[in-house]
Amino acid sequence: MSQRPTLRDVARQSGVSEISVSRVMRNAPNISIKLRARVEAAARELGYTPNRLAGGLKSQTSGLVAVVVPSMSNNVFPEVVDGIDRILFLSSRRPVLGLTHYDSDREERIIRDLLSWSPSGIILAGLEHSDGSRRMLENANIPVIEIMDIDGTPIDTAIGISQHDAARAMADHLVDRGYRRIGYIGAWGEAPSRSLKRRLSFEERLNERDTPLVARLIAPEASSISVGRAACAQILADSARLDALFFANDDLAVGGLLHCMVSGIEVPGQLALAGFNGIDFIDAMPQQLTTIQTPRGKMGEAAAQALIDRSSHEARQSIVDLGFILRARDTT
Amino acid sequence: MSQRPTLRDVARQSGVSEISVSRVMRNAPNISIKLRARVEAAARELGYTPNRLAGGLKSQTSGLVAVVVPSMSNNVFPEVVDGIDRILFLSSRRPVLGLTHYDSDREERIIRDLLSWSPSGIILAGLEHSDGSRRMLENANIPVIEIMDIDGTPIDTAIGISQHDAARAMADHLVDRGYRRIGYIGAWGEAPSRSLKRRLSFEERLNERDTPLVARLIAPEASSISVGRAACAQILADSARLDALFFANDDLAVGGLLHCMVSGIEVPGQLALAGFNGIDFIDAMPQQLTTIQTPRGKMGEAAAQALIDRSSHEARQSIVDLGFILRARDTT
DNA sequence: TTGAAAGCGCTAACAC
DNA sequence: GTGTTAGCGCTTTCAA
Repeated sequence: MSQRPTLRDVARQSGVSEISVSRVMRNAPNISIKLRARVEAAARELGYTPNRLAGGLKSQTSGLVAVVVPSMSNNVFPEVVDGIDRILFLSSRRPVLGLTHYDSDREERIIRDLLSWSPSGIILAGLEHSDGSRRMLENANIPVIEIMDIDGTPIDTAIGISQHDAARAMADHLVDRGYRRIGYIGAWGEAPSRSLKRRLSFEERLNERDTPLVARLIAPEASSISVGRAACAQILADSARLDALFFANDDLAVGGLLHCMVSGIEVPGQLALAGFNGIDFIDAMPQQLTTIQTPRGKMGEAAAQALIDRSSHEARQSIVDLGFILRARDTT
Repeated sequence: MSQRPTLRDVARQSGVSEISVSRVMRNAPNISIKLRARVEAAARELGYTPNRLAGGLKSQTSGLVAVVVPSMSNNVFPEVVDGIDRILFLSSRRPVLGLTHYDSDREERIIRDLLSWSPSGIILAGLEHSDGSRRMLENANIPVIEIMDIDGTPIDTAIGISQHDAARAMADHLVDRGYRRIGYIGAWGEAPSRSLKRRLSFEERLNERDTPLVARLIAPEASSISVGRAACAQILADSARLDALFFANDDLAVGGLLHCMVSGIEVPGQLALAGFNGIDFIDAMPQQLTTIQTPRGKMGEAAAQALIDRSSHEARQSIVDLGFILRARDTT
């Protein structure tokens, strides 16, 4: 089996210099049609594909985009990654993945690791990072796009929604609907900083509205429908007479809804339920869950696009609020 | 802001040659403890991180692992990717992602693209690829791990389950339970070749058992709970007196279950339901769905491990059957 | 156990 | 519009 052909092979084959081949392959300007045709023919004939490692080494930018998110076994980040990929695909950039599992030491190690491939930019979830991580990102001299959350100071660009505003909107919604004995259910031990932020803003707003939170249950396990179902059963057993429950996400909330269905608790008559995220499958439930719709795919797309734009222009420190929608439906 | 330090800087700082630093960084054998200590101190002081582009260019292997899957907005591939990442993390390899959206032209383009970064190996879903894709993979001279499906001829190594056996097992299960008027519901227009394979094997087995399929509905849209719910309603309206339904996946099946709950159809008394995959959230439903449990995380882990092992050893053409479990539960 | 030389495949910078 | 030169940062020989 022959070696993979190089620029040099194409140059020989087509009788031009290597740099000319390089220019054709990169669609550089000022190339005669004739030369382009000749080179392209030779490249096709040899089955040439550029070596991006070599190109990246020389040009200091690899076309790889580091993507650092907590996890894939979760309904939100896969959609974000889908969005990122959709945009990167258009410019032959590719995402390199790193999963932190909500562990900031691991995040730091992953960032260091990913930077060693000289990525053209990095997209990461959240605004909270270890000092070491921040330092690396600031010194990396590439676009740094922080996604999901915009309540804070981005290293470079933040794209997402205000978790703070979203939580307050839900608090207002529940109080406006007349609920007075409101509880909250979370999971993961609140490792995802965004869910913690949401709960605090939610409680804060409830206080402002003179309707303080009545009960709170943060499950230690990873968030899931089953966990939501069990947590809902438990919080109702512990603290009687709740009239509404806000869940850290839709998975938990669907669990709550199932608990109510099975236990004959009337929703929202006896108990109102609200989730967060607006994942697809809640639409299929017998009752339409009230939730906050977040633009996950769009966050990915916008992040990738910002990264690409940033590579040429030179803006800094921008914050892009993609907004959320409170979908008030059957369960409140 | 200073430039990123290079091997040369570390070499100067510690008063040794570049190659010695290189050896220390890579944990090469035959390094004196003293030299190692000196180099490591200098590297730490300078905040040195290797440039993997340069290393990869020279050594012809980048430490990147190409991962080519259909989609992330789906319950199965994110778990596979999670598994891959878990293993790759241990050896500082990183996955570079490409999403095909079940389009083999796009897959070919993505494979070409990813190969241009000289990945250390490639993991891709399924055994069906375009001729161009196969040729590239055969010539790439790196480990090629095909996952999910093992019914066919792998390019190099296949790791997954027999879709054929799984479908037959479900057919047997339904017939053994006494169901005689069995229907099938799919989605995506059966673009995922695996679901097509499953249906064919399912029908084949039903014929062998003298219980041919009574009705079949393949929705054109992407698979989801809502689609399953609608499809279930429709197939029951079209073809009266079905007593069991096998769905291409759990999402669809849960949709079916919801339809039955809402329409007052007794499960499994009036209609039995079975899914495929064994995704987490079916455990939270009021009735436990009968399904085929597939080892998705394990497939990812095994694929990554095989890729790493293959990089040193030299086996070829192996097939690893990870097996499935038929979980017969409440709905059949 | 350590080092010197050469070069992986490409592109930036500068000619012409 | 095209070519020459140099070198990105590392690792693979090969030698000591």
